[in-house]
Amino acid sequence: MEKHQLIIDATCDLIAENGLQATPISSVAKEAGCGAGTIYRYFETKEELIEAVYLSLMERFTSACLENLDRTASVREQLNTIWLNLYHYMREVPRDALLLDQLSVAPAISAELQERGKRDLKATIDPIFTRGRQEGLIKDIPDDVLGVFVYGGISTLLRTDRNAPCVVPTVVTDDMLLSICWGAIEKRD
Amino acid sequence: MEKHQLIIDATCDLIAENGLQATPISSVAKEAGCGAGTIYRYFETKEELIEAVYLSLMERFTSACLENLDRTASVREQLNTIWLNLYHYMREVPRDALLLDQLSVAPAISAELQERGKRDLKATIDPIFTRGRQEGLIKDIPDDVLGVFVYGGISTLLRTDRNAPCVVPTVVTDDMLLSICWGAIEKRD
DNA sequence: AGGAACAGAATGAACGTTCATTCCGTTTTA
DNA sequence: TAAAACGGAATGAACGTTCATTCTGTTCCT
Repeated sequence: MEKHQLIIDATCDLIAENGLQATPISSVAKEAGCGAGTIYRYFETKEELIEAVYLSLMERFTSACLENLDRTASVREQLNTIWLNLYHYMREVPRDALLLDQLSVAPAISAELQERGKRDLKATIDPIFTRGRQEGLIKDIPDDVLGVFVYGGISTLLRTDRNAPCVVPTVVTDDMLLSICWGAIEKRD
Repeated sequence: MEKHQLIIDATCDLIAENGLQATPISSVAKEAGCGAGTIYRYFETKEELIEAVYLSLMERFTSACLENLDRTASVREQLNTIWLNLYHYMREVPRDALLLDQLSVAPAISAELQERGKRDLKATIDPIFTRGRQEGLIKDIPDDVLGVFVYGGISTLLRTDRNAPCVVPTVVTDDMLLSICWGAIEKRD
């Protein structure tokens, strides 16, 4: 594998396991099986490495959420697919969920970078919301608000469960989750 | 004011503004108007200071959420009060919202400390949920799941808005917020 | 005077980064 | 073809900086 990617992967693993502050370059080098200096052949600074890690994370995240998305299906089916993809991905790949928690408060991740990381996902989801609004399915509240609320609910749910494992993994079925998510955004008649 | 509290306050301000990693003891000392050594008269280590900061934050947070709570009112009214208190507090005191973001991924904050920080709030909210469930108002999904989902939605909404101010402050009315929150947990007939 | 509280300089460990050197595959030369 | 020369990737010890913590002399209070 490319050394460039090898270094990114090692950094992902270490940050997810130990946190950003407990991940010095020296340990990344050891995990990646190279010398510390080598890392600086691929990334000018540690900050730049962290940025690359973030973008690689958001790529995986985005493609996981959009997996098997049928863009000709109904709004309801499309959102179901995306939300369940999100839920399953964060449950099955806790490494990436932990990584996201760490990086979203890292000073190396600027607002612009965050925007770049989310762009592709937003570009797909926004039109679905817009259509749902037109079809009278969704509350008269901005898409961003509803989308972010649901995302925040799901991710916080899983984060809480990681910190104090108890309820979620066995108890919350896919149907329950969707009922919560839809309840939040659905227009009541 | 007590020097002890002065140091905690200074630390709150600096972590909220600059992040935990960019808040050395030396800057806390300067902000608190004392020498670095003095801080160690009150806190054995920096970690212990961070823990004290976290507990003071959760105290403010808890009492803000429970402000004006009428424990004889209906389930709906009580949850409305709590959720709006939460929403308004995080909007009006972004310092504490930022602080919470920083500390919730800090290695100094153990799972046990987190539990302690949330205990009082949970002790009040759980019975309300239980009653709501008995009254058939709330979905047959564990209280924790619903409560955390709503909390995560609100806090993520406001975090997103802080990063890229756009929609929330002017557009999301109290009524809208409650409609989203209740939709998420409410049992449909 | 005596002891507690305080300030800030001193200390040593840990970190990001640099750089002189080594290593290794390719090209050139004879 | 064999050996010499080359180039750049890789290395890890060393450097300078930053930080948490400790130490030491001073101030304040009683």
